[in-house]
Amino acid sequence: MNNQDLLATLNDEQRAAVCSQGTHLLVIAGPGTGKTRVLVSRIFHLLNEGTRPEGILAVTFTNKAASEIKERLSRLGLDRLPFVGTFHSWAYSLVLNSTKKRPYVMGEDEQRQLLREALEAAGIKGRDKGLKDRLLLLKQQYKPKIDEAEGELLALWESYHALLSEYDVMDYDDLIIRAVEIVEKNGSGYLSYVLVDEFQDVSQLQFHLVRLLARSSLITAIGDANQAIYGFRGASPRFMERFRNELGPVETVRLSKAYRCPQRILDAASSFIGEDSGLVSQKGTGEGIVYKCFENEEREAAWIAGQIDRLVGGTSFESLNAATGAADAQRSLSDVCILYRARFMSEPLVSALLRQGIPFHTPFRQRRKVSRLFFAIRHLAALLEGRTEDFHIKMLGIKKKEAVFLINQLKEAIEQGSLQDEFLKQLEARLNISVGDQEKQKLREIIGLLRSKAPLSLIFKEEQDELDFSVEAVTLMTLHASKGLEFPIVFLCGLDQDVLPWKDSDLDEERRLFYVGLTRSAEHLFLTSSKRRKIYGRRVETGPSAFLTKINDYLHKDQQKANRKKPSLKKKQKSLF
DNA sequence: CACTAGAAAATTTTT
DNA sequence: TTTTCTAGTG
Repeated sequence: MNNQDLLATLNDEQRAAVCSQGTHLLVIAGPGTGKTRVLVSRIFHLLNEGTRPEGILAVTFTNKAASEIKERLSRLGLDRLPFVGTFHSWAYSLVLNSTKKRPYVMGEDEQRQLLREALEAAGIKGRDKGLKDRLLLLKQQYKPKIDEAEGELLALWESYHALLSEYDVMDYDDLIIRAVEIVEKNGSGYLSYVLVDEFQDVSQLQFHLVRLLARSSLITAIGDANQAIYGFRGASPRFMERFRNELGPVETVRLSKAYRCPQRILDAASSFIGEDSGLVSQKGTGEGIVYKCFENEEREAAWIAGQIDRLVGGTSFESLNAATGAADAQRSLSDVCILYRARFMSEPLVSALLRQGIPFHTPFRQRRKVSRLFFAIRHLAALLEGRTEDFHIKMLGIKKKEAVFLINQLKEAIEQGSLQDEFLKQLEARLNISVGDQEKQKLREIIGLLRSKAPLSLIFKEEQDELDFSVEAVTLMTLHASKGLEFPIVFLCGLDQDVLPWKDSDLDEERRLFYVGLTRSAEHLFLTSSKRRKIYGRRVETGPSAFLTKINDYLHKDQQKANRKKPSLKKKQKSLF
């Protein structure tokens, strides 16, 4: 594809964003306005206008987003791509270039373990009352004012960092901190353009890094402050404003044509957020938003399952007959998504779907079941690389003597390029695990890779638990996980008091979370709540969320209740709002 | 050191 | 309700 053809496929605003030059650029991209499209097209355009790939950096927050961009770029027929990756992977490559020794970046569980140790070293006993979380949040600051932190947090900070340097390991945030240092020292003159996706998700530390890069590169920030839902990990919608105010001249382009949601949903969503988003749907008015409240979460789930069954034309024998009256076009199960605030809420849904015989899948954050075997091999390999011993032996949870023994066996296996039964036996015995056939096969591959001296980070790259949307199944996920996705049919359930604005959470962020949920729907949107709900084994009187009142005008209440004409019930319902 | 009973807490998530 | 952590035994 050539550049002119590509530009011709964009709308005016998108084209303005893609072609912007001479200043920093802020693209405000509401739901379904073609954010990724603009990002990809702009990179393509810049390359076509003569910028070399090395002069462009595109950063995202997830590897998934990065691969999507890369894929779309290659589909446009580019042979040399610029660096497209996460903040962290870019930072890692910077660090790698500036040191002799390969840094060891801890995984989540390793960091947890180290924090535990740090707590102990700091003499903090008993429950940690969220100290760890506060430390992690503090670390999202550029040069955090730790002296002002109260005693325990300060003590934990110091003992944690003492351990990091003692063990010669880094955490993910250290990568960004090191990147800041490197850019401060060497500048980034080689970069002409830096594009940042999902800018509303940057932490203060990342914002600072971008600000540094802005000294010698033109920055393109794309995002939507209304979809900032990661405050608990240091992000803030404020950084969108600050980008505009603090980086010198910034051109702002607001994308207003929305290709996903029908107008009614956009109106409900923007009126809820209390902002005239100016989003214009390209899909017409759309159907009404259906809302229904239930007695308890089980009835709620059963109703949802029933609706899905009806919409997809019936999957069970019973509904096959009943389905003749279905008004809607036949739907596929993969068109349907059920969203909820917290994972525990999927339980009644799962039961109801099973009962109804409706297949479903969840992007279940695989409880980090990194098998103990590969975890161990990774640490043994690190030791074999000659890294500081203490950390890795500690992580292995075995005696040094045993570790040395296993290292030698691993060394031998690598040299011979084969997996000896004896080594397996020893691994099983000393690590107290059993190794299945599949793991054995994978272990052989790993040994082969280790032999080839490929970088450790590549060998032990954790597999992502991607959701396969081609599967004929309903998708169940949290509101957070749904950001960036869209489905023709969306059920947003559990809109209860203290559940959707989650109790004691930042109200504004909860609002944005609701906004995200509403705007996932490309056609039909169903909202449900419950009067009672089981939360952690406790029956709680919840009732409809106050959020629902704010979009009351846009709701199409389920007619069953209206037909029965029970004024008392109606009144009661109303008074709840 | 490994095990267990009992208490306390429990969103949301990426690298 | 279920998980997770601590303090206390054997």
